[in-house]
Amino acid sequence: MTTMRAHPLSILHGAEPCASCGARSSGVCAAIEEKDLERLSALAVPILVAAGRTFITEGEPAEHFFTVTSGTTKLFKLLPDGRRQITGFASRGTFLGLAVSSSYAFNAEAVEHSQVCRFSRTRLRRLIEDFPAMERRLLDVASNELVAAQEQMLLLGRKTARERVASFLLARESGLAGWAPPQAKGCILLPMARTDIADYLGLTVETVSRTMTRLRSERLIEMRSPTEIVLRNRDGLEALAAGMA
Amino acid sequence: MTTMRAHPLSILHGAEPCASCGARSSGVCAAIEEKDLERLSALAVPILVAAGRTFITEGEPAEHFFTVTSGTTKLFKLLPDGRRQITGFASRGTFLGLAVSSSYAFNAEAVEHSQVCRFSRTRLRRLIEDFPAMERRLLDVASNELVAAQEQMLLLGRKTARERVASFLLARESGLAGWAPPQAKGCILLPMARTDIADYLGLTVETVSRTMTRLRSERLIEMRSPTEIVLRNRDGLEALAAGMA
DNA sequence: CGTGCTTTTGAAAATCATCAAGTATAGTGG
DNA sequence: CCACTATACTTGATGATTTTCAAAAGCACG
Repeated sequence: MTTMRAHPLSILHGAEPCASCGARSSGVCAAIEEKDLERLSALAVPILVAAGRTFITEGEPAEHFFTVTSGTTKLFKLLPDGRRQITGFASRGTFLGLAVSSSYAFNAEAVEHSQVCRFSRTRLRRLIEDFPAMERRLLDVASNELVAAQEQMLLLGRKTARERVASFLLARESGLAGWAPPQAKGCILLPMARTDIADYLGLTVETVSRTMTRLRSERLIEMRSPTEIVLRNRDGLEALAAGMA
Repeated sequence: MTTMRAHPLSILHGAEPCASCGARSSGVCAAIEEKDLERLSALAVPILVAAGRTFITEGEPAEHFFTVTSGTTKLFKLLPDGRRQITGFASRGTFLGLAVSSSYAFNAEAVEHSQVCRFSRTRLRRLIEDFPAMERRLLDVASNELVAAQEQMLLLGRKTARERVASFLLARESGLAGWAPPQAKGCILLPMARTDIADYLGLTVETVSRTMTRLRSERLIEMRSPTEIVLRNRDGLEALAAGMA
């Protein structure tokens, strides 16, 4: 069980983190205008998180907000016996820590070496009061996540293993849409392990593996490597994901 | 498949809906102070929704927000072949319609005769601009729902049938906590049908029924009627729901 | 007092999980 | 640089929880 204390691997020393931030234009920070960027920068603490490191632990006092500026992280909840449900993957531009209560309701761990920006909850709240646009932005973020969560509930509650995997692959592709690395269209990278995919889809590793093998044998996908997937028959996958197969 | 058009059964004619509203103190409307209540009232359109009536349809233009002021409603998503996932039950005080996009991402239907308040999206937005407290309140609502959604993902992805039913019953009880009808502590009412419970827990009706029968035979619960349940062994249920059984 | 719906119960079937082992991949140290 | 070890992924056989199919029992309503 991964219940290690959350603590940063290292803290970057940079003068103006926000201005040059890769996530500047996406996410919540986009609500801040150029001229006010300095105030935001003053609050932001850039942190490098090594792969596998937990940086938010369920139940601990929620003292910070985070935004992911590079890499991939996973958010998850645990049952006492170790069963795990990954509730989402967060990559560049994603805002974390919207929990209302005084303690976090989930864990967050880096899938690969990632960079996150840490904000003191109390100090950011003060900043938010000065920038109503940011609060609206936060509401948008929360609303979007709510919609995604409902979609995921449909997947977990009612879709078959094949449908889940197909949905996942398609979501991965469209998720990359905006700022994807220079790759052939239809080719996606899966930074997370099969176990993570399984825990995200409510399946076992074996079922995920078998299902992907089957999708490959049906020419719906191609597997260049375990982490590099090509969507070969997008229409077929979409029909599957929508539950029409 | 319940894909009937959303339309109100009838519109109540009352002078000051908000002041006398049962949900006044809970939910989003609590953000409005006494003196500004009139402005809110002017926007609120109270609507009676008959049991089984759909009042929000997925994909339709999201022109309104709603708050449930009495009764119980269910929110759900559908797959083309009719599979259904209920993402939540909304009763007194619950705010609906947080979808960001221009169209609803879910359906809402009354479980029992219910009253809801309808607000024009655009007009309410203007009101919100004048009352920052309301926006903060909306963010709180969204955050809370997000936490609940993550908990439900854990349930749907990783819990067994018994654990799901136990979790559901406990959530029902604590949900009623504040404004429960004058009932013996530990006794809960289930206004929704077994099918609804099944579609909420990602199970079939038969499994829900069997599971409840088993919980009864194990003296964890008592069933006065299909809709009236007594939690007989709360500790046992909580251990079960937490996955420790 | 039927008629229709909801709930419950039973038996068979199926999907997915578990257990087990083999293969591939990556990282490590000699 | 290569062998070695650890980890991740894949594949196979078996099994169990849950679904599906089927029907009886309970209730509500006309």
